[in-house]
Amino acid sequence: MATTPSTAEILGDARADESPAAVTVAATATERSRQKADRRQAILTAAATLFAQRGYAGVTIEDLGAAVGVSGPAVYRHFPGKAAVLAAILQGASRTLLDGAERVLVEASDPAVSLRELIAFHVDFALGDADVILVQDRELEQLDLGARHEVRLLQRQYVEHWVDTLARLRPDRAETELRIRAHAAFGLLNSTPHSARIPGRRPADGTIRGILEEMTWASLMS
Amino acid sequence: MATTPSTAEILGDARADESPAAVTVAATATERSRQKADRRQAILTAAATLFAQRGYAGVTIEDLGAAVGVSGPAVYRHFPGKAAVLAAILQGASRTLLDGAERVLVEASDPAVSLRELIAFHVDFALGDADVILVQDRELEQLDLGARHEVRLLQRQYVEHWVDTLARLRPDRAETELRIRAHAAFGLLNSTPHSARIPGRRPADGTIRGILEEMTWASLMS
DNA sequence: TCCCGATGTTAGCGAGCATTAACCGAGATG
DNA sequence: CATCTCGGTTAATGCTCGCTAACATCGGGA
Repeated sequence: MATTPSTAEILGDARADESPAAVTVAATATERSRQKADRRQAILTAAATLFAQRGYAGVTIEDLGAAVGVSGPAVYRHFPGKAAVLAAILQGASRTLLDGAERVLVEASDPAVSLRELIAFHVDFALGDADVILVQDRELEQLDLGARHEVRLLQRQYVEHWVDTLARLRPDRAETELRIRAHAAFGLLNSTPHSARIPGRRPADGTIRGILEEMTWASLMS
Repeated sequence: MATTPSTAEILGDARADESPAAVTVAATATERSRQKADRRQAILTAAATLFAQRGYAGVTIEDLGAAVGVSGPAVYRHFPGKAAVLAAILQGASRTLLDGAERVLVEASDPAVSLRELIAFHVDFALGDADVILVQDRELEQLDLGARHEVRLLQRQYVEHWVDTLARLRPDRAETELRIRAHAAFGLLNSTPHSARIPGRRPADGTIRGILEEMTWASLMS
């Protein structure tokens, strides 16, 4: 489904090695825990899709279980409650975004290159994990205060990286304006989940990617 | 609250004249019906705010009534049910947008002017009726099939006006690309409700308006 | 002034849903 | 092999909420 490393793979405990009999493990490596991690991850992925389609309140715990082949209260073996599932999704998304931005900024030195790669990274994420993006800016307020603050903190840091990069490119502009511009750019980039839902068949990801990158760059630097 | 003619005023039966004793009316003009229209409108406005804050499913009929000073089931005197309130909001919003676009296109002849005014109009709406915009692209799927199709139809026509205008400006581009660009532009423009929520105090509407118009133009024409 | 319909109010009713309880089989562990 | 822990199951439980019923009030046309 996704062309980029999906949030799921980045988030979960799942290790990269897939060798079935290799028991040369270091950390928690029992067969049971492996399956448990898989199921947990499956729930998160399915939940993101369902939440994106019907909204957090429109999905029951029963739905969550059914989507991964177990039924109802089994979900409580993996999450303390429905809210915790949403929290895990949102925290994972903002973590992934923040980590990605920081990786980009460590490697690139030229601010123009940084911005271009920030954009490319965000496009990748939006295209690959459309469900997560959609849930991310729809259901934040459903979180309890603690989780909400944590997600907001991560998001704020992410925005700050964009604003800093923009500030190096356009030192003439007020930080307030740059912040507005960054938010507007996110709106543009995150529009994919919405628009992808409307038409019947959409063009290749590659096409969309190019257009979105071009538009975002132009809007930020105009 | 809103600086532009709010959806509320455009939508409802409320006439523009506010003269208290002017009984020079034509249509249904009894005092009762006036008050009823006011209350209906108050419910719609309050509902938009509440839906924007907590999501459709997170708002009870009781909340809706309380927000306008009546309690609970009184809402049923104005709407057949909770879903009808949402439907009225969404249909009103898409009608307002479509009507606005058509008014712009009738008056302006030069496509560049048209686009500039389409953008300005949309910015006005997004800034003035942020709640409605937010509900609009969040809660569409909560509607029953009939209402959803109607809203989608209106939205599609609105998009079509943008695409047509863009096509006249950039006949070299495929319609598919123009459609993607239009949707991305809406994402950018509709980002205001999201970003306006995050910081403590935001700059004047005028400032934001200019930035958004500039960014949108640049992104579409890049 | 009298009566009717419109607009509210306060009690339910019934469904849906998150969560908990009680129980079960099967891998890991000794 | 006995046991214990886990991940699962199905059956409550209790609350929330949309919606309906039955009753009050009042504005306005005859």
